[in-house]
Amino acid sequence: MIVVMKLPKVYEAGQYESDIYALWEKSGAFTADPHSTKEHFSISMPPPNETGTLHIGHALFVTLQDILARNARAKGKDVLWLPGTDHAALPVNALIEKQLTDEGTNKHEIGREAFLERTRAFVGNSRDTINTQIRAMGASVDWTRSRYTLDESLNRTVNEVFVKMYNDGLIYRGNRIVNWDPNLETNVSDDEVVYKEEQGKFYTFHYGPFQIGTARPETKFGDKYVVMHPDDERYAQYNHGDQFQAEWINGPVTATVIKDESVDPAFGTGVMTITPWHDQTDFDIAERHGLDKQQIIDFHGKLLPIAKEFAGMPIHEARPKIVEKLESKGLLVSVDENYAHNVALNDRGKGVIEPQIRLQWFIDVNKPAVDWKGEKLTLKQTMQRVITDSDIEIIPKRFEKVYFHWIDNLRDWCISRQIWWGHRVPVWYRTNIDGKTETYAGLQPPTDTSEGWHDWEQDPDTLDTWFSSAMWTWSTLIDQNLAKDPSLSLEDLLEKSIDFKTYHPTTVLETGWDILFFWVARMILVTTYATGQVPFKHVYLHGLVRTENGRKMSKSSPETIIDPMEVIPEYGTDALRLALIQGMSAGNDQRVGRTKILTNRNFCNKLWNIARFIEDTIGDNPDREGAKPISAADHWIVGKLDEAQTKISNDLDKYRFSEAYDTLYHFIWDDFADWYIEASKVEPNKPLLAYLLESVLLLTHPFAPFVTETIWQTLAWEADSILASRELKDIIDHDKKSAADFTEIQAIVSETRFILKALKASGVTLYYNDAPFIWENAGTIKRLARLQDVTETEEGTGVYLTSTKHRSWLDIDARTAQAYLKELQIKQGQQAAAITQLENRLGNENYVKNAPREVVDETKQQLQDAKDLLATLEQETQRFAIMPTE
RNA sequence: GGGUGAUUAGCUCAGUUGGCUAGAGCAUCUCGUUUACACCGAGAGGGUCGGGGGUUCGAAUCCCUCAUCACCCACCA
Repeated sequence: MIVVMKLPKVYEAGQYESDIYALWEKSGAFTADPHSTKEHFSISMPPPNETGTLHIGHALFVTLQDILARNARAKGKDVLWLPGTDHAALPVNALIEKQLTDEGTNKHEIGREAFLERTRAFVGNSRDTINTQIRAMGASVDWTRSRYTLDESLNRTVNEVFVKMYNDGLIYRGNRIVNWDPNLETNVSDDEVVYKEEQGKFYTFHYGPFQIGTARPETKFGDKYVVMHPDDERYAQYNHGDQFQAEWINGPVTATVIKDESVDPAFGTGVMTITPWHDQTDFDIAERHGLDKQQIIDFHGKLLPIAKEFAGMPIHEARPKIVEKLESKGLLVSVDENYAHNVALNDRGKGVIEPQIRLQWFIDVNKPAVDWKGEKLTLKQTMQRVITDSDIEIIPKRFEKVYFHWIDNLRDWCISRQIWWGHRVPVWYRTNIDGKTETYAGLQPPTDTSEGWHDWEQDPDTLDTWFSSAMWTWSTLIDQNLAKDPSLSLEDLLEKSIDFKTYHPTTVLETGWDILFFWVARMILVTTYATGQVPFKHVYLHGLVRTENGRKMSKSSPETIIDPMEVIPEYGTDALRLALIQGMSAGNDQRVGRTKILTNRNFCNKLWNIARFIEDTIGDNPDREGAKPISAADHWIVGKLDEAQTKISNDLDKYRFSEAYDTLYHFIWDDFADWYIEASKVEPNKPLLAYLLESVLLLTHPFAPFVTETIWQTLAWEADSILASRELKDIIDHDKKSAADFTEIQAIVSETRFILKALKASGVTLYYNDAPFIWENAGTIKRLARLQDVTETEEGTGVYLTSTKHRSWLDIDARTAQAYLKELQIKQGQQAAAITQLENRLGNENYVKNAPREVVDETKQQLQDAKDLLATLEQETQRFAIMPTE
């Protein structure tokens, strides 16, 4: 193992990290124990794409979750942090299809089985990469429970839930408008559509007696309805259902007038024609009035025979030609060249979305079918109730509003996809010779073979990845062996799986706000329905990591990307982790650059050198028994440790990562290193130093696991001891009054340093008279203030300290000291101003009457202190005035 | 069109239910190699908390309003 006899001067993270991780993994420190009597704590790691590589966003979530997990262990809990990977249906499918295209073939030619075979081989090769990289981040996950979204047990779960929903009438098959991507030849959910603003042309055409506007003339072949608002005065003469003849692209058509309130009279001419097959709004209008729907564009994005001479053309090619034809027929009224409109794109692959009507599987979000707290609720209502009832708390709270808004706009969820990579829809069909069709939903096809019926065939579609991801918190906890037993129901599986019983609901879900809808909301939807439990009690949403200039890191400009795998060897994982949480707050984006990582690398090095110093001071095999504070500094630092440990614990309980780290940082650097270690050089309290180092390592471990564990292993104070599986140490007894003495020493030291600095004096002696406190602490004061000496004497001249009541002065000659008069006067002015302010406050009788007593008492004390200080300052100034200037 | 967030030191940001003379890191300036660390130490300067109004004994914090920036949702033929 890591045996470094003497700690080198600089901490070189790269030398230790992989060994340290191997040590942890081998020790079983991260393996959860459902039989433990300890309190259980569980997190599901959002599964990264199996073909992905670690980026800064992964680094952030690993860091946050790892801090929570390690902190929970340090506080004596049994922790399950479950890792896994996602099959990432759409991107992987698209990638394989692209490979096939490049090879001059396609998925239909090679067939479904060969396609899946090939895909499995491909993902099998790349899955290890991401897991290795997650290890590099120090993730204390339970690898023995690692899951993959296409695991057999997870597939079983997905199918069970589908069938349950089908039987409850929550899943139905219907012809609806979907977001069709002609490139990938699949539909995608509403949330996967992104809009890009483009400058286009807006055409106005004559259409019978009307003028109609459109940005998409190529969809207009089948238009035979004109729609207007019922209250539009301009068209009052036309009645709903009136018919008229109009000359159109390919000759005359008979059109019908439809009155519908969805039309905005202020837009264009207030009249439009509709294309129900290729537009959601038009589809809705057609549904309301029972109108015909006709497909104009095929599923490859080309025009159908209805377009006559334009048939077979891709839309971008057909559009100008159609306009030309209409113009030649005298039907073109005008063209607006500067029409800004939004183009719908598939978020994955950026293919242009063409709305199409297709027969798809949907989840009905408005049907009361969920048993929740004794009520029958719809999926939508359940999703709302778990938040309003505080079964789930979203951090930061403002996202609850965003969440509710999303639910208000939520339509039925289309869960079928026309790709092959994924969980296949567990539905079978068969037809008979009369063309009748039967449908069956189940894990296996029915075995009966009736006369006159063809064999059962499975639906070719697969399920939306998010449908399976939605079960992630609990499908991963189902016993994999039990899941092989077909005689068990879903309820049985849950009831008999000890991990599910122990670790669900999970304690917290930590993820980015950008997948609140995709994932978080859908986990709530599916999990409450299927298990009767919420998936997690808390949701912590982090922000995006941006570049130092505040821009989004993007693949198109690689120079803006901070690649964790590049940073780690250079600065260490801990430095990256600390940089990611410093100044980060929930739900807000943050900027991270090299300087921030560098700063935190320095912090790790600081910790390293603290350990070096302590090891040098107390020796290789130190006496660690009976550590107790003796000096004022000892009491003070134990008190500070106590404060820091308590505050960090409270902050982490509330997911205030940044504040917890800030407290830790300043405790270690300012209090422990700059004050305590310096003070301890006078007379080291060896057992206490050992205790403090151990406590500090344990306290820091969740934030910076590698450097702390490396130090601990190098110290080798205990055989086979691993920091990662140890609990925080109890704070030993300490005395507040002694601790206060040290703050008095700090005041004396600080003032002395300030004076010496201001006067550029060195080699100065501090004299005191009738001041036993200074006598007792002379050594410490001398060392910390870098004085020549601290000596008792008769009254003398020099610069008197004003920050302490213990009578003492610096032996500085009058002429040099004269320069300090200015500083004294400034201080005097400040105190006078403070006194005025405090007196005004206390003079306000409403303040004294209304403010809490402790606040008022505090103010009184402040006033008294300020007055005392001012008196001292005045006395000093006075003395300076009469001091001979030589 | 609807909504959310941000605006605090030169830069990047904290600031929990209103309550110390508003904080940190980086940067700047001065001094310093003192046997843990120059990936260091000591000290300093720097903010009317975006503008305006209100509530309150008291506001960076709560309310109203305006401005600028960012983002989310919906999507218009």
